[in-house]
Amino acid sequence: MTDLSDLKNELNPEQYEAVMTTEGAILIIAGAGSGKTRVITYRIANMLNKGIPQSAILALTFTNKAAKEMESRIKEMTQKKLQNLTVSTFHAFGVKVLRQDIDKLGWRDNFSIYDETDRNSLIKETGRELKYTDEALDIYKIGGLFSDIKTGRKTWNSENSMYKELYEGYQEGLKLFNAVDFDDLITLPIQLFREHPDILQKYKDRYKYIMVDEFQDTSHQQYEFMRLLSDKNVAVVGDDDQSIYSWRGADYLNIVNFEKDFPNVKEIKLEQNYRSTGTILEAANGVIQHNTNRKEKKLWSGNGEGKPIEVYYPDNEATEADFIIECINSIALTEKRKYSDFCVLMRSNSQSRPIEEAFLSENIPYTMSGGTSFFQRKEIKDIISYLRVISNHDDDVNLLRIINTPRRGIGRVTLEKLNEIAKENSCSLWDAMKSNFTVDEENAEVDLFGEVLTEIESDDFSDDAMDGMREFIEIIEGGKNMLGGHGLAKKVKAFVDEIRYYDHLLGESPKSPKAAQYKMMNIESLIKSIDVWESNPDTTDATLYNYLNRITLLSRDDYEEEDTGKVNLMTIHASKGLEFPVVFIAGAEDDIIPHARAVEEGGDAAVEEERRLFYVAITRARDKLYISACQRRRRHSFAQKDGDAQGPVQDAGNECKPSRFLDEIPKSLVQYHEPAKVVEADEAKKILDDMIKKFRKPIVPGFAR
DNA sequence: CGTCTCCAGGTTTTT
DNA sequence: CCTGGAGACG
Repeated sequence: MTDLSDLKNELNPEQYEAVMTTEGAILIIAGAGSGKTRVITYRIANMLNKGIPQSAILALTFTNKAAKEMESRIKEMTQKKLQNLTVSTFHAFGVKVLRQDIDKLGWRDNFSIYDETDRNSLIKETGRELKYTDEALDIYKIGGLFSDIKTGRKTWNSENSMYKELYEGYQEGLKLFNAVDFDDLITLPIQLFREHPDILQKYKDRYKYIMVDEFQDTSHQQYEFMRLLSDKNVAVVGDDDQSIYSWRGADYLNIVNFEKDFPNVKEIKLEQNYRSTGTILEAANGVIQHNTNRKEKKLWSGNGEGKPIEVYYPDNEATEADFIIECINSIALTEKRKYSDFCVLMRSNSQSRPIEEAFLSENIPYTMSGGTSFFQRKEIKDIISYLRVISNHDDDVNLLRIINTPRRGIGRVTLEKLNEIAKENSCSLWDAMKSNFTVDEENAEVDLFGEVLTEIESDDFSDDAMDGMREFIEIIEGGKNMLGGHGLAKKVKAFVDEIRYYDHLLGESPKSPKAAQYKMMNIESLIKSIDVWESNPDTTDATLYNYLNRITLLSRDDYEEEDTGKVNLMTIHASKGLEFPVVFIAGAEDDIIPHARAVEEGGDAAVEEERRLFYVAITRARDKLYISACQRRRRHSFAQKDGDAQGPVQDAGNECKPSRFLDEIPKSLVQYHEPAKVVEADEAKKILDDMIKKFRKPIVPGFAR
């Protein structure tokens, strides 16, 4: 265990105070790079050292990444097993609470958690039933509205009341299917605590010390959740300048509320930056100063001035990618840096493609964190849907996804009929389906994939449909039996074989078996992740339920093994809390950052948030920062395979302007990368290539390339 | 009644 | 490229 006796020398006075103040309410305003993680880690270590039991501590974070990071740092520092320490995201903690007591609210404990996609299909389905016309159904917008309603950000008014019925239908659907959505993971525990003070008390008795990281990103609901749980020892850590989730309900004014709700708050400001060079910090300050509504802070650095910030205006996104790679390669060589010292930041995931392609073609190892979540991939969702239906038969949304995947003769008409039955009886599709069969209970135990279902005579369904339904029921019930107990990974693998999913994939894309293989590979890595999870000694109860509960809240970062030696590629949002020696901000163009859509919808407030994003991006860098802004960019750059230009020239993309935030960086800190140079280099290369061609031709005709 | 094929659109950030 | 939807086909 690290020696804590020397804390005073290891920490600056403010940090020291934050670490030592374990009792009462404390608000730590931690500027970027001010050693926040260090303080949190030391603080918890200190608490454990003082004899506060692990089980009394609850640390809530916003992302899984942060939770994991915090836990591993504490582990490393204390060298203790942390079996009883709770470090968790708000959502994951909500799941934990619900798993215990959701029955009090009318759900069963094998509830499914619906992600956005699931939610949207439920809305769509409900809308169809309620006969909303297609034009009125902008699912994307409605999904957002429902979330706002549920979390109290919006109320019904004349403008949106037309969706009220749909909302109610949606809610009924959730309950009927024994499912909850992401928002429910916070709102339902709150409801539970309100309606059952005894349950709340149980938690209050246990968690005497609560800590919330990234406090500026908590929503009202999350704040309320925390407030209910907390007794008197509450530490919140945050930085209003890094609040970048207001679009999801985050409100840094919670900081103000906190001071109101908890008397005698001790406020500590950490303003010394240990991370970045003076240049980088000054640039960051220059940018963030333009925001009007912020707590005044004066971040300062004892580090040297460092190297200038390099700004480059490449022609297009391909040139940008080349530029990044060139820099990485040259710095890696001259400064003996590992690839993992580099990070490329983007505003949106869609920017990653050209960069990834360039990395691939140059054989530079990279990891992309975030991105379209692994669990959003179709093939993964399919398998997960099977597992979900196995664990919760009433989960209609997931059932619909797989009932005819692979094909088993259950089409639109059959489903409509089933739906009819389900509606009449207020039951799930599963029950509707089951009502066409009687089960031979005696044989059921013995022969799970055999003939245990007897059809009830029915004119409603064709023989094919009946066969399909029987097959499906048997698969699910067989799966249920098969997937109980331990050795989940192996069993899932067997199950995937059982349903012949690979054949299905091959059938889906007959022209490219490669695509099918790739998808199968993803499934293998899903299975691998199950294996990793269940063989982890920290996993106490490796059941299918627990696995499913967990994964909906994960992105793929959370199970990929630590990547060393790879360039990091991620969105700015995903980079929060991280730092890297060399950082690239790609696509620093107006309309990307600030994002056009954000500005359009949110006006000035949105610009301020985008500025904070830019600030977060800048402050990830320790030594060197590169910023690039393309002069032209293709919006959806995927087409264009064969390089030969025969198509119309408009393919060059739209013209772009450099981000307005670039102007907010003091010029004296910036060094412009000469675009001309690169053009020259290109031309030089062309000339050289021509020369080589000319030179070679006569000598070895046919071999010139 | 189910499946196959062709077509359009791609939606900012994440739990 | 990838997905989801509409409409034709058998």
